[in-house]
Amino acid sequence: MAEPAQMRMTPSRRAILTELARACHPTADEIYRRVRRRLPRVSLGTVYRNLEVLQTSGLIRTLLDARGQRRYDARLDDHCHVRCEECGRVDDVRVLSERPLEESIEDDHGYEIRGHQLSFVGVCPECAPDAKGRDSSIDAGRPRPQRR
Amino acid sequence: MAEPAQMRMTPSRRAILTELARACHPTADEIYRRVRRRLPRVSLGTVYRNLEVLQTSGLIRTLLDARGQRRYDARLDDHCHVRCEECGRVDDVRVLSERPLEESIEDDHGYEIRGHQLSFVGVCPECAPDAKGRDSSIDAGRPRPQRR
DNA sequence: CTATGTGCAAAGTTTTTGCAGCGTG
DNA sequence: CACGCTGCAAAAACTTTGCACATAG
Repeated sequence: MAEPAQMRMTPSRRAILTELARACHPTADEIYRRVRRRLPRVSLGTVYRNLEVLQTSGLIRTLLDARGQRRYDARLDDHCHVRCEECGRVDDVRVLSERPLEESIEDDHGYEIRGHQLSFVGVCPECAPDAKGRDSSIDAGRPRPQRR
Repeated sequence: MAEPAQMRMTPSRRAILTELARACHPTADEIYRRVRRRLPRVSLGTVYRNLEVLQTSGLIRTLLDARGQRRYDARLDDHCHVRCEECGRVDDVRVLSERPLEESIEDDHGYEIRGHQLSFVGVCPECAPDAKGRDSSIDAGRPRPQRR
């Protein structure tokens, strides 16, 4: 169940990676539907398992849309997002600006900005002691062991 | 189903608000368990419905922990969070510092910081046209109509 | 060959809803 | 006493898993 020592490049894996690069922050289900157009026998379970492996390997990142649904991102560099509260869509945002950030986002992306959120992700003192050897990944994160 | 014209202050509502102020970013289920200690007949559905009403009324905010689970926040002013990837806990963070942010968070809160995320929340151009008359609320957000 | 990956289907977790009765203002 | 709230139970939405078979390296 832990990440495999060696990751094989299978057809479904490749297809998922491809769609991930093509679509903009797709959900697991969006990837599933797209991948199935070429490989009709792929299952949703496989998509989820692959997304987990890919994230653990540091090849992709997980993020959360405004509703809490997971979305996946092929971009690995640090960058910001705008999340639509109505449809769940997530766009990348340029943070190079001389004007107030909110204002320039409204101009550049047409979003009506209602707020923002800056979160740091890490491990709290109580969970930290046993530095479990992970290190990559950011954002939303790793699969839930069990939801508590 | 839209927000009621008038919000009544019922015992469960009051209890939820109390626990919300007492606990630190509780999940719906945590609130539920706490409220039940005093009002054993309260149902989870009621908790969710109340949290929604309270958020819509601008009395509380919704946020997402590192796993995507919703948590609720009684603080209404803008502030930052640290989210533990292991246990899901969310703490408030002070952003007044002369040192690099990450570093000062590690010192002040004992977290091992693995990354951060800055997201803007709003309404995308495609959903915007019909400004649906909402305006309060920020962060994670409003109830999902249907998840798509 | 063998460890890793897969389809399928069932189960899990969190959140939403319908309904009939209850209670606040 | 009307409209909002509630408990209860069923359903929905998303994600995880067990298992037997398939396959990359």
